Amino acid sequence: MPRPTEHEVLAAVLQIRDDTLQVLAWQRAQPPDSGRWALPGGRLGDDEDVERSVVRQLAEKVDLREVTHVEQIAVFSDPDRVPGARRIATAFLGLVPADADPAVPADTAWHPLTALPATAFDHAAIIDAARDRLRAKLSYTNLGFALAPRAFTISALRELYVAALGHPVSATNLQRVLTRRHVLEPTGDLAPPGPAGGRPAALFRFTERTLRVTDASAVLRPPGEPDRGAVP
Amino acid sequence: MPRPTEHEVLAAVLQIRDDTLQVLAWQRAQPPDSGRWALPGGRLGDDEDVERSVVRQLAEKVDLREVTHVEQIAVFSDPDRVPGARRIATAFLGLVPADADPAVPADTAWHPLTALPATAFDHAAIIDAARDRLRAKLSYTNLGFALAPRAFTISALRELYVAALGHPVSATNLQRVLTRRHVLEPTGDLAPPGPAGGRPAALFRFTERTLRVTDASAVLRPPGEPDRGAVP
DNA sequence: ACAAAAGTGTTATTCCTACACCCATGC
DNA sequence: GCATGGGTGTAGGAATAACACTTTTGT
Repeated sequence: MPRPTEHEVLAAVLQIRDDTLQVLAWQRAQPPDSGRWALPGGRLGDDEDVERSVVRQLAEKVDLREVTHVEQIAVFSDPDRVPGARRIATAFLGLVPADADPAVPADTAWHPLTALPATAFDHAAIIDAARDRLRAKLSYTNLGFALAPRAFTISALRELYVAALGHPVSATNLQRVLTRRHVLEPTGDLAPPGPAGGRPAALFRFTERTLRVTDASAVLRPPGEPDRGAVP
Repeated sequence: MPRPTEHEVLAAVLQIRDDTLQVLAWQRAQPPDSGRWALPGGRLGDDEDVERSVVRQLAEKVDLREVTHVEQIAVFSDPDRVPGARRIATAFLGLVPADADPAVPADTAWHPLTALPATAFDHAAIIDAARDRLRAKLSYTNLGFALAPRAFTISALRELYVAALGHPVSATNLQRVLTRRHVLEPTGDLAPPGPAGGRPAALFRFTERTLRVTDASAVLRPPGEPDRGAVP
């Protein structure tokens, strides 16, 4: 007779706010882990799969139109990961563009990943896994579209990459690499200069807003094909 | 009152046999999907997480010492993915070296991915996802260690890569790329030539037998650092 | 000697980093 | 004019694909 088991979904929703990678969490008011911060999510419904479920549950915390990308990270299934009845979690990474400022419930707030408050259960491990996934995919896919506004200057994009990756990025090379791979294209418009002057910056956009692998790792690709990521 | 739900684990165990990528499956004797081929796996036990569970269940089908790598692929959770009580599956990729020939139960057999018989439930999608994961990781990690014998010639390794990737691979460049990245090293021994003669081939081994990223995608790495995959 | 298989040398290309230099605006 | 920020040109270097050539064996 198996122990009763629930299935939940949890989302580490990441956004770059104030040049820092932050995660959305809500503060638990009830035990267990009262006062600690938890990821949004909840029980899987009877008539939905985990992808639909996480989208539905996020709708209660943030405006859905602002979540530009959602993907499965992993299953967290330690029998003792939460006290009481067994609960298995499918963890997701969610991304929100830097220019969005979704209204969130009163018990909910953004926290920099570098200064996380006490987290509930195993949610810190989920956040780490989500951050690692984001960093990896920023480098070999066009996933930046999910962090950036619809239009942006190269230096704004550079700051997003620096915040997400945690290491310096050259604006010069960022622009050239991403345009060569047809990930970025100029909109034709210019951004006004700041108060101190300076040349007005050109605005760019991502050519696609769905995930695509752009750097199909050089080593073992079929012979005779260039490296560009499948240009249609 | 939520619908009762079980959690199962399923493994797409892949091996290269006869220069072809094959998957281990067993033929169902009972409905539903009687006669169709299913992936090994089963219900998650009360005192184990999904990783331990898949290892335990594989022990019933193949000798565990032969499974050199296991990793989570994704959760499959469509409410109607199997008839009857709801069942959520965590899918895994498992790999067995080409020189192993594990004893398997009578209802169990290997099948080339290119000529799969009728599969049960959504298992074909799981097999596809596992194959895609294998192909991707072969290119940017040292995952080849899990497909290859402990020692091998470069041309044997080349055939493994061809079978797994499905496109031609140059033995010359394969050797140079993998040794430059310190993924491969010579054992110092030689393999005897075949019946038709020919120069005896040097034997190589993988320097590590745990997963490591060897090509940390060039674009956005920190400045001033070479591309080698974190050589210890 | 000749065929077969393995391995090395070499060249051309592609892609990237780094850095110097030029451009456009506010004050 | 000059400070400030944006963008381009270009040289050097690293990694790889392609292919010719050499080495070592069996018959």
